[in-house]
Amino acid sequence: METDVQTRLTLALGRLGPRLKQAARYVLDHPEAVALHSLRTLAAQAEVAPATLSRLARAVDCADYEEFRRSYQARLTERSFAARAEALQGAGSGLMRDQAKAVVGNLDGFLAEDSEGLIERAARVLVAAESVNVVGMLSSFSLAVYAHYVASMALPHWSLLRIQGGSLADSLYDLSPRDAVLAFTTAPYSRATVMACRDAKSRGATLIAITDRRSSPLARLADVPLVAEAESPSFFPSVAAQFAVLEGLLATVLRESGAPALDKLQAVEEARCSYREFWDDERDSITPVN
Amino acid sequence: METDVQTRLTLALGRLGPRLKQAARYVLDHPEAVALHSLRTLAAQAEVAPATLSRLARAVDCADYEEFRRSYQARLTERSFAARAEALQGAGSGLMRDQAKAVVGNLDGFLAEDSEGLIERAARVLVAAESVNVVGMLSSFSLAVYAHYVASMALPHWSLLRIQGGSLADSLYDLSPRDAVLAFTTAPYSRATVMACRDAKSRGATLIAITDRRSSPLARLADVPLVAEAESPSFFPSVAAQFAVLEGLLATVLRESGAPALDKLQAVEEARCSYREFWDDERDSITPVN
DNA sequence: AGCTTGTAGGAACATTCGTTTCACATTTTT
DNA sequence: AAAAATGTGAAACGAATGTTCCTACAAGCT
Repeated sequence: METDVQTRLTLALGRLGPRLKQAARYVLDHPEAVALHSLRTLAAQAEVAPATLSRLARAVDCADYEEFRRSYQARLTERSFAARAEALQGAGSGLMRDQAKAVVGNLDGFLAEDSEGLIERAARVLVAAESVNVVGMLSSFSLAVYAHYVASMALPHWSLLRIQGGSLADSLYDLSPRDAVLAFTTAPYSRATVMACRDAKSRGATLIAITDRRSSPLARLADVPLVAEAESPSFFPSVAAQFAVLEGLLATVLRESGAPALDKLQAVEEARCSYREFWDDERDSITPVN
Repeated sequence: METDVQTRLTLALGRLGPRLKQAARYVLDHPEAVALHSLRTLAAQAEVAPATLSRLARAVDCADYEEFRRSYQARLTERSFAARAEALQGAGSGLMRDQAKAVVGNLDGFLAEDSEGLIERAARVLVAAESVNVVGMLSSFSLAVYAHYVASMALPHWSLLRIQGGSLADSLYDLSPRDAVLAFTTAPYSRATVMACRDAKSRGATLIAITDRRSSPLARLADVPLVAEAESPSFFPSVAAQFAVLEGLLATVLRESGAPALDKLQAVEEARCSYREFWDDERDSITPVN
C-alpha cells in the first residue's frame, strides 16, 4: 500500500501528541514549506522544537526526515507540471480560473479609484452614526448577513433590516440624520432595497453603498459609493470582490472604533473557545470514510 | 532594475567561461532542481565542481548562493496571480489594499492546487446527487445563503439547512448515499456544522467542503475538500476568496446540469424583469445628493 | 621566452544540517 | 498513591552544507 504522505499525516493526526499534532497541522497547511525550507527553519515557523519534526517524519513511516521531505518535493514538482499544463491549455476549459481572474479584475477596478479614501470616509460615517442599518436582498443578502455577523461581535448599534410584511421600508421609519444605512445591490437591483434607501435618505440618514456600477441607483444615491464590479464568466453576478471591499471596510471600522469594540471582539472570541476545543478533541474520533 | 534571475542567466551565457556556461545551461534546463536540491548534489548532476555553482550565483549579481536559490524557490511557489498581487501593492499602505492583497493571495493558494480538477469532481457529485444540502454557520453562513440563493433559481433539489431546536442535525436524518452535502467552515469551526457533516457521512452521503485549512475537521472529512485560506490583515477571517471558489463551483454545476437548469434560470431572470425595468425608469428621477 | 589575466578544481573552513541522547514533565496504569 | 509509560525540549553529536582560500592550467600580450 502506497498512500500519500499527506494522507498518512491526516490519518495519523488522531494518535499524535499535542506538539506533534501542532507540527502536523502546520505541515498540512504549508506543504511547500517542507520541500523548500530546512527542518530547523520549518520547526521555527511551526513554533516547534526541531526534534519534533524529526519524530513526525518517523510517525508516518518514513525512515528519514529526508524521505519525508522528498515526498513533498515530488508533490511540488508534480504540481508545477500540472500548473504548466494548465497554463499551456489556455483559456479553453478553466472555468474556475476564469472566475478567479474576473474576481481579481473586479477588485482591481475598485482599487483603481481612490479606494482608500472612500473606505476611510465610509468608516468614519459608520463609526460616528448613532445606528447603522444593513440592507441587502437577493444575491446581496449574503453581504448583509456577513456584515451583520461581524458587527454582532463588536458593534452594538448595527442591525440587519429584514423583510417584514412585504416591504422592509417600515423598519426605517424612525431613522434620523444621525443614523446611517449600509446597503448592498447588484443588478438586477432589488426594488425593496432601493426604496428603503430612498426613504432613508429622505429622512436625512447617511447612505453607504457597495454596488456594482457607478450608474446603479444606489451609487447615485449614496453619500459614499463603493463601486466594485460583479463581472463573471457565468450568468449570475460575482459578489466575491464586493465581499473583499466589505471586509476592508469592516476592518477599518473596527480599527477606528478603538478599544471598546476590540475588547468586545476579544470577549466573543474567548466565548467561542469551546468550538476550538471541540475541534481539537473530536478529530481523534472522526474516522475517515473514503 | 530587478529582472528575473532566469533572464539574467540567459543574458550572461555569453560572457561565461566553459564550465560556468555548462552549469548555467543545466540550471536553465532544470530550474526546479536549484530550489529542491543542495548546491553539492546539483553540482554533481550538472557534472561541475561545487565551487562553480557558488561562482555562478555571483555571476548573476546574487550576494549569496542562497539568494540565487531563493529566487528559484519563489519561482516554484509563485502563484499565477502573484504578479498582480504585487501590482496591487502600489504606493499606499492602506488597510483596504492589504485586504485586497490577502484575498488575492488566498485565491492563489487555491488555484495552486489542482483546482480545476477538484471543482470538476465536486460539480459532478452535486449534479448527480438526489438532494444537495447546504450547511454553514457563523461567518460561513453567508456562503451558505449565497449558494442557496443561486440554487433556488435553477437547482430544485438543493436546500439550505437551518438550525431548528438547537441542532441542525435533525434535518439530515433521511439522508441516503445518493445525497450530497455542501458545507462551509472557517476557524473557529462551528460545532453544529461539523457534527452535521459527520452525521451525514455516517449515513453514506457525499461531502463537498469549502474550508480554510487542510487540517480543518471538514477538510479531513470531505470527499472533495476545497481549501481556500481565510488570511486577512484584521482579526476576523476573510471569506471573499471562498466566495470566489463557491462561484466557480456553482458556475461549473450549472454548466454540467445542462439545458433544464439553464431554462429555469432564464425563466427566473424574466420574472425579475420588473426590477430591471424599475431600475431603468427610476434612474432619472433619483437625484444625487452628495 | 616570460608575464599577465582569467578560469577551474581541490582542500580546508566555519556554519548549518538532521539526528540522537538524556532529563524533565505529563499522563496513564497499577 | 506509587509506578510505569509516554511526550517533549535542550543540548551535543557527526555529517553535510556553502564558502573561501590556494594551486594548476590555458590563452593572450609584450
